[in-house]
Amino acid sequence: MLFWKKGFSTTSTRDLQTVVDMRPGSIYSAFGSKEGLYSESLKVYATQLQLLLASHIENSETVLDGLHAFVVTVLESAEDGCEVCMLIKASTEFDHTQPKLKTLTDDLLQQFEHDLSTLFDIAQQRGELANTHSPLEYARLFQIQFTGLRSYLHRPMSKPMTEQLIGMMFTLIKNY
Amino acid sequence: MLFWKKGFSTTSTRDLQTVVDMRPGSIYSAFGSKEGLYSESLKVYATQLQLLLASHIENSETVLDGLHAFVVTVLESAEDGCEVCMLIKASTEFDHTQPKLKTLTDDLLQQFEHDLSTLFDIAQQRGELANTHSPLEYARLFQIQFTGLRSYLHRPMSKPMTEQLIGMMFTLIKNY
DNA sequence: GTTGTTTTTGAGCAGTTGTTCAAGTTAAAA
DNA sequence: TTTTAACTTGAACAACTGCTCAAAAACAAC
Repeated sequence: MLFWKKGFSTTSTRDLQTVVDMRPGSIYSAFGSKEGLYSESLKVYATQLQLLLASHIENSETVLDGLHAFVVTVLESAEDGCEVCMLIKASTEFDHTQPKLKTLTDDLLQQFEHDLSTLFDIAQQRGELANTHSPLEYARLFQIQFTGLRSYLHRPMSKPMTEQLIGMMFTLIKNY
Repeated sequence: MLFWKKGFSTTSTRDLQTVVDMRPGSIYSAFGSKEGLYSESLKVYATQLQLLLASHIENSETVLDGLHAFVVTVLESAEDGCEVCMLIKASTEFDHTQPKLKTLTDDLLQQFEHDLSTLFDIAQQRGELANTHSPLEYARLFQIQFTGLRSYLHRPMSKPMTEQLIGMMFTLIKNY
């Protein structure tokens, strides 16, 4: 999606018109505003991320394997301009001057953190992970690693390091 | 700086005029273009970050203490909208369609990574850190933690966790 | 086939964008 | 004081922004 690549305010309605193949009137009767269209995109993005994670968890023996596979998939399928999570991009773009979009972004991020927390809770119950820290703390650790990693892989010539850095990420989590 | 808060393309030249108190003609004769003014800002930012790091290293017993103090200072002095590093923001904003700014950003990030690498080399020589990984790998680890952490602290209600998360970051580095 | 309803179209508006440039101001040299 | 060079000003431009709305097209019910 174009909003993912370029963000909200640097994407023009003209660009959107061509990419969704609709004329202004249709867009505005369907979404109300550029903001409405963006909101919908962001929600769809968050849902798909959630589903992708869930499917990887289901198809894996352990929770940690599922998370690992999820991270690999996300990083490998990163198209140009979409290396960074759309939610993270959104959270750096919006402040109190755009309260609707800021609140929505914060809510979706919170939701994702909650999902992660649930997963780490299960992982602990299954004995995959130590009980030294709470599931929420593991969720925070995961997000910080994931965000930092994706940002780092945005640099030129960094692609070949992907595998090694993912390995590092999960070593850190397991030893935490 | 305004460019730090809002980024390059969402900052208008009118806003810049008021903030630097110059009229268009003066700005364009001094910097050539909006791009030129941004380039200069980014270079100044990178230099100041470099100096801040160097001063914290000098005033600390160990390299790791210096890095710790540096991180604390940066995170505590983060004004509204400036929670994320300007270099990181820049690296997510520019792509091959803005080659000048992209190249500049990549170069400055590379420079910072090199400085970090040098510091971790010294830390290893002093026996502060294990030799299990190369200085460059430690530098990468540091950047990923730092970037992820700053992004996470952008969320609402996260400020009280700052200290704990910095602690986590340096525990991870020391155990790596 | 005719009527009524919904959807789509694209020209156009009012405001903003980055940038230019002739005219005006200031400062230095002679 | 006069001449020359350098800098500053702000009006103006062309392109672009998010968005509206009357007219046209498509669809539905009878």
